[in-house]
Amino acid sequence: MAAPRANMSYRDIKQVVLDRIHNKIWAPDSLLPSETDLAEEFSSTRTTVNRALRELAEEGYLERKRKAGTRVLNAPVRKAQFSIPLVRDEISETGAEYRYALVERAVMPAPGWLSARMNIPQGRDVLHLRCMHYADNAPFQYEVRWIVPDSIPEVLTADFSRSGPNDWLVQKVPFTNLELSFLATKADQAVAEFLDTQAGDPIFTAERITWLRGQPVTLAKLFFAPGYRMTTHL
Amino acid sequence: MAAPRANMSYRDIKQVVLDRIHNKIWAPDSLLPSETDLAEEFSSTRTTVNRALRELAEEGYLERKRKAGTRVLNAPVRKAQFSIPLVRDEISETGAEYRYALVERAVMPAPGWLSARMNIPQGRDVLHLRCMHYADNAPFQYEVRWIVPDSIPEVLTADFSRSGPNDWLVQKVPFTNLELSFLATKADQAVAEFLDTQAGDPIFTAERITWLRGQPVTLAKLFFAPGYRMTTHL
DNA sequence: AAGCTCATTATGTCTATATATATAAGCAAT
DNA sequence: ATTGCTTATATATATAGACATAATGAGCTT
Repeated sequence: MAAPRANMSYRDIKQVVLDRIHNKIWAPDSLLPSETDLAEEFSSTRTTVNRALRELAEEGYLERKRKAGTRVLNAPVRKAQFSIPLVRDEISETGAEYRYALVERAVMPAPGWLSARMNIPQGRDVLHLRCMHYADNAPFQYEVRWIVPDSIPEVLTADFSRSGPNDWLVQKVPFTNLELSFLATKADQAVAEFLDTQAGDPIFTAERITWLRGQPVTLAKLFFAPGYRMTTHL
Repeated sequence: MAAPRANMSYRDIKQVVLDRIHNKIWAPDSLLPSETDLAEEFSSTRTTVNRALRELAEEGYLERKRKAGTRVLNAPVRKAQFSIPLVRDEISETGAEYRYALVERAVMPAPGWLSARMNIPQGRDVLHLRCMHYADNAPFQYEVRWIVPDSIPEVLTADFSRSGPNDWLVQKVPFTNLELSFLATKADQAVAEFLDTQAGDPIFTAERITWLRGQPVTLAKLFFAPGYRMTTHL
C-alpha cells in the first residue's frame, strides 16, 4: 500500500505518512525518519517533505521539535474548525429566504455586568439592539447586541431597520480580536416568544465580543432556534 | 506604519499585510499586488511572500485564485478553531484532579435511531456504556456511548471500569472520519442526577460519531455540567 | 553524582529558480 | 449571443542549497 514513487507531491507524501500512521507502521509516540531521509525515500526534496510534515503537525497528527525530530502523537488533539459566517449567508446557503427585523433600538447606560464583561467605564452610554433573523419566515436567530459607540460614533446614526448590525459592523469596523463562546441557555419569556418556543427550553447560544486594537467594540448574544446544531466533519 | 525593511520573515510579511487590511490600505474586495511585486517591495522572494499569503488565506482573510490574484475578503469568514482534547486532558489542564467512573455497561441490540444514525443493520449487537467524568469530584461530563464491535471485537472484553472508552478507542482505533456536533439539550432525570442539577436544565451537549474507513465505530453523547462554555479567541 | 561545555543534528526558514496549472480576457467561429 | 480556442498571467508547487536555531547527548570537570 502506498508505494513511494517518484515525483510525489506534498499531498501524496501527506497521504502516505497518514496511511503509515493509521497502519501503525509508525506507531504512536515513535519517531519518524528525518526530513532528509524521507526526502530520499520519496525521491523528493526536504522542502517538499517539510511542507507535508508541517501541515500534518498543524492538523494535530505529529509533533515536531528541532533536533528532537518528528513524533507521532498518540492522542491526536484534533482541531475542529468551524466557520462562522454571517447569519444571512448561513441562511442563504441552505436555499432558504433570509429576512431581518429590528425589534428594539435604544441608547442606554451600560448595565453593570456589561461594563465588567467588556471592561468599559460604569454608566457609559451604549447602543442596545435586539433583532430577529428568519429563514423562510421561520425564526432562526434572536440577536441581542450592545455596541460601544466610543470608537465608532457613526453607529449612533446608522440605520438598523433594514439590515443587521453585524452587516454594518463588518463593513465599518474590522475587528482585531474576537472572543467566541458557545453555551446552552434556558429560554426566558422574550427569547421563547421570538423563537416561537416555550420558556425554559434549552437554547444553543453564541456569545461574541470583539475588540479593535484593545478597545471593546461590541458584544452579541445570539440565540438559535430550537433544533439548531453546529456541525463539523474532519 | 509597518515600513517594509529588508530581510523580512514570512511572519513579518503576514503582519504587514494584516495591518494594511485593518487600515484599509487594501480595502475589502480589492486586489493585492501580485506575489512578484510584493516580493520586490519587501525585498524578499516570491516563495516567502507566497507562504505569508497562503497562511492568511487559510486563516480566512484573503481569497486566492490562480490568475485572478489575491483579494481581501470583505466579510472575513473567520474560522474558529477548537481543539478537542480528551476530557481527561481538558480537566488536568485546569489543574483540577480528574476522576472517572463507569456507570453502566451493557451489550444490546442497536436501537432503531442508532441504526439509522450510524447506518448499521437493525438489531446488530452494540456495546453501550455510560460514564462520568469528574473534576475535583464535581461532575464535569456525563458520557453516553455506543460502540459497534464489528470492526473491533476486542472491545467486548476490554475493561472500562478504570478508564474511559475514549482513552481505549484512541489507542486501538485511529479513526479516519469524524462528525462533531454541538447543541443544547434539556436535562432528563438521569442526566440531571449525574450532573447534579435539575431536570429540564439546559445542557451543552456534544455528539460525535467516528468511522474507520467507512465503517461506523462509535457514537458518543457528551453532556457537560451546567455553566460549561466552549470558548475560543482569535 | 552532579554540573558544565560543546559538537552534532533535526527542524525552521530564506533565497533563487523553474515548471505546472488554472483561468480571465480577448478573439474567432458558429 | 453563444461557443470554442488562444494567450497572458497569477498562483501552486517543486528543486537545490544555505544558514539559523534549538536541544540532545557525549565528554569533561568538579
